[in-house]
Amino acid sequence: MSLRHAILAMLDIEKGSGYDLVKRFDQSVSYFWAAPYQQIYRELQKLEASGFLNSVAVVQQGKPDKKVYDVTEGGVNELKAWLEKPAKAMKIKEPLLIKIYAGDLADKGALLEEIQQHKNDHAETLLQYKEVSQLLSSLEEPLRTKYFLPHQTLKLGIKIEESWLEWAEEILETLQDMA
Amino acid sequence: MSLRHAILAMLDIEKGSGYDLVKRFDQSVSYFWAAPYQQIYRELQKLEASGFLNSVAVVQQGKPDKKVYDVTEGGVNELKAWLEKPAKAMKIKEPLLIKIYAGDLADKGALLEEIQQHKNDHAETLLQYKEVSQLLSSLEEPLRTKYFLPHQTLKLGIKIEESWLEWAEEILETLQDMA
DNA sequence: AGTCTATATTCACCTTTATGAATATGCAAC
DNA sequence: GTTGCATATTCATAAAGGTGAATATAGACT
Repeated sequence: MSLRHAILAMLDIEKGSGYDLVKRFDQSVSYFWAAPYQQIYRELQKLEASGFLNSVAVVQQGKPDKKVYDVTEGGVNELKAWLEKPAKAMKIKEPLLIKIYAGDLADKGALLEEIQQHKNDHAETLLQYKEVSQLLSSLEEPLRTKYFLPHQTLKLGIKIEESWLEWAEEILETLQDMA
Repeated sequence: MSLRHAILAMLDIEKGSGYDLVKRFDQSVSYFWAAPYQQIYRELQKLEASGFLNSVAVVQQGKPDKKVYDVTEGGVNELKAWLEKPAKAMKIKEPLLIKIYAGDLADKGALLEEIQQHKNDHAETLLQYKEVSQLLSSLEEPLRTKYFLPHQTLKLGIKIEESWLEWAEEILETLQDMA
């Protein structure tokens, strides 16, 4: 289970509410560890129950109340212990590739359209990552140092999205030539 | 659930036993849909129970008996129906990036070593994919056409592994410069 | 007043995945 | 002869993930 450790790492860098975390996930972590908001809230509850997080209810003006979570000493230890264990290899789940794999049974036009649609989505994601990356590059100290390592992770996301787009262009061309 | 459809697609291209499928997964599909062998055997049982696969017991000499699975007409229809539904977006789970994200709490030397270890693993995977890719390129007709689309999927795997290696080299250099 | 959007969180159910353990055949090596 | 490896398959259980539904505050727009 690594979601809990991703959450601990994020809150260790900067505390926040579940809602904050969901937004932060979207901006970078979701690339290497996507999680629906329900799962994030669920893990926050579990982490608090385990004593790895504390929460403080914060009353806001113009907005509903929120619960701000912060990592406890136990939480930091848990994270450190996890960091010492070897990480498992990357896992990718890409249903579109199953479709292409089985493409002989599919409608070619529909397949091309869907690849194009996915390509557009990836292009948008890439743009978003690049914006965040630029923002992180332009930070002043000490924030720049604080976000240095998260920034490095984002760079892999950018490279992979670029690969995806490159590949999509090639396969679209190849498939169009065949038709 | 896409594993069942990956299996249907693979068996539609060429029938085989669970053991055969496990090996074929390793060679290409595992890149975009990894599954432990137990899960593949379990899905085969479920697919047969649903009438999407037939199995024939084959007695072998010098080896244990095996069950060879083949896709039924119902299985082909199931796969075709799935192909018409829009595919979900790619999901990546990369625990190593969580470690890098949280790297301020980690031992720098151990982190560098672990990145290096992962890099070696990815390099090996890349080599394996390239070998399979070359094999697919060198096929004669009609096999070449039969495996054309699976070959396209492998190409994304190769690109992503290359991106990963490129990124690993950059981050290793950056982190070593800092130390 | 009614609808829409953003903020903010929770619960319940079901599916999928992860992992360890177990069993069996037959060849080769020591 | 038993240790190890490749082949071949099954089962059980626990953890993690996916998805729909629900609830609430409050500003903005019609």
